[in-house]
Amino acid sequence: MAGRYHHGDLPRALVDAALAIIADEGIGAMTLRGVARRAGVSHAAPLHHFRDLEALHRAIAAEGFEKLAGHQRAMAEHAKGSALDRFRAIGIAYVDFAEREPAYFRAMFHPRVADSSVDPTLAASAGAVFDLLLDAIRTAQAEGQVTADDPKELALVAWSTMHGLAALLMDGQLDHKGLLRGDARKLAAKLTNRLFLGLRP
Amino acid sequence: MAGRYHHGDLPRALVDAALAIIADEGIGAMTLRGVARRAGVSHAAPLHHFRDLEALHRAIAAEGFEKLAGHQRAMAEHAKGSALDRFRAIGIAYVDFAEREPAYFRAMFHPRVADSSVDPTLAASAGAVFDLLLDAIRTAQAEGQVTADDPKELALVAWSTMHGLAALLMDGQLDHKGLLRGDARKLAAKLTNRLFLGLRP
DNA sequence: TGTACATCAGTGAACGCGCGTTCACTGATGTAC
DNA sequence: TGTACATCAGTGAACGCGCGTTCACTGATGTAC
Repeated sequence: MAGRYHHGDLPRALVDAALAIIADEGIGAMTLRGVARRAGVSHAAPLHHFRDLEALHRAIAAEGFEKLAGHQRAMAEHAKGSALDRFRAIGIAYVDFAEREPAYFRAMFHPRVADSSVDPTLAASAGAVFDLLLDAIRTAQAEGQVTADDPKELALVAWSTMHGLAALLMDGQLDHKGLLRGDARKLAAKLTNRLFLGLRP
Repeated sequence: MAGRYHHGDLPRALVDAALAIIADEGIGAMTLRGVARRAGVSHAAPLHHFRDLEALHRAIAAEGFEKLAGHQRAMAEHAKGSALDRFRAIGIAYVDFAEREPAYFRAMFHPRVADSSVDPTLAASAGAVFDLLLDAIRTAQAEGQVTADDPKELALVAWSTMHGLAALLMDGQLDHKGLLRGDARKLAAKLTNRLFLGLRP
């Protein structure tokens, strides 16, 4: 593998290099040249696979949404309880993902890729995450565990709460306020608990 | 005023120029040279007032937290109802501020200024916003309108929900999901409504 | 009130650096026959 | 199975640009006497 002229899977290596840069130096330090350097390839090589930095960034974001959905499905399956338990597991998985994969998370919600309408793959990946939440709510409603109000509105409440916690955690806003007792997952569990009290039928 | 060699209040002008750049081209486009250009001053002039871009950025963030607190106090006062009403007004004001002053909001929660411990002014401004929320919760608890659980935990739930909604709105995540019916303030009102159902005694 | 002097605030030229982009190139891979 | 050829993937030099930083400078302001 090593020493080959052709890389084998340069797109993969570029995505990984970009994630390493985001994790180490922040997303502001992500440049095409820097990514190429980290992947051990000449600076012009990435252009054969990604037209510009935004294209690479969109690919990372789409992959991030897919991984998030996978993580949520896995944790929901593992929960194995009622529809409400699975709903809750999805919320906790969201925060857990943000903490485990901060580089992906930052990439996913960066302004540069905010307009996902220009990229069908990205739009689909992001949409799938929301649909997962929506389905969980509808199932919980069908089982009478959640109020029968507009499921989209309930999804927005749940999403906002989990996204807000994840964002505050990642931006270090909770570090100096005595709020960060225990790990993020426990904190998320507390929040979903509280949240669900407001979603009772 | 115009034509003078000395500017009069260059720090003020630099902050305003930076905010204009953030609003027009995004926070990634904020550079010391660009800010100086926009303020109509030579590129080395800002160094007499801000040691580097981070110092300017921190000043903007601190000012943003102060303005947010002011907006929240004003809306809480205007609410004039029960302690719960004032609590709710504080939450709605948070989202309202993010929508009215996106440039400040982006600056306030940017990773570059995340570690507020290095800047006492910034730390105090950010802390005051959280204290405002905490006080509102304690008052509502004293009046028996909110459950007597740990007020810091309740504050975190409320903050996460409002911050999450604000962040999702600003990142354009709600634009293509049929969630953005009506304005942000109405949306925030709906969310606080739902949130408070979970905070009942 | 006036003068001398120190300090402050902004200028403009210069520097080195990393960036994106372009280009002709070359080695590796895939395909037609 | 072998050969010829087209396409693909990565190289390395070159370019212009905007950036932060440094520097000697000069005009404006404040203060001591």
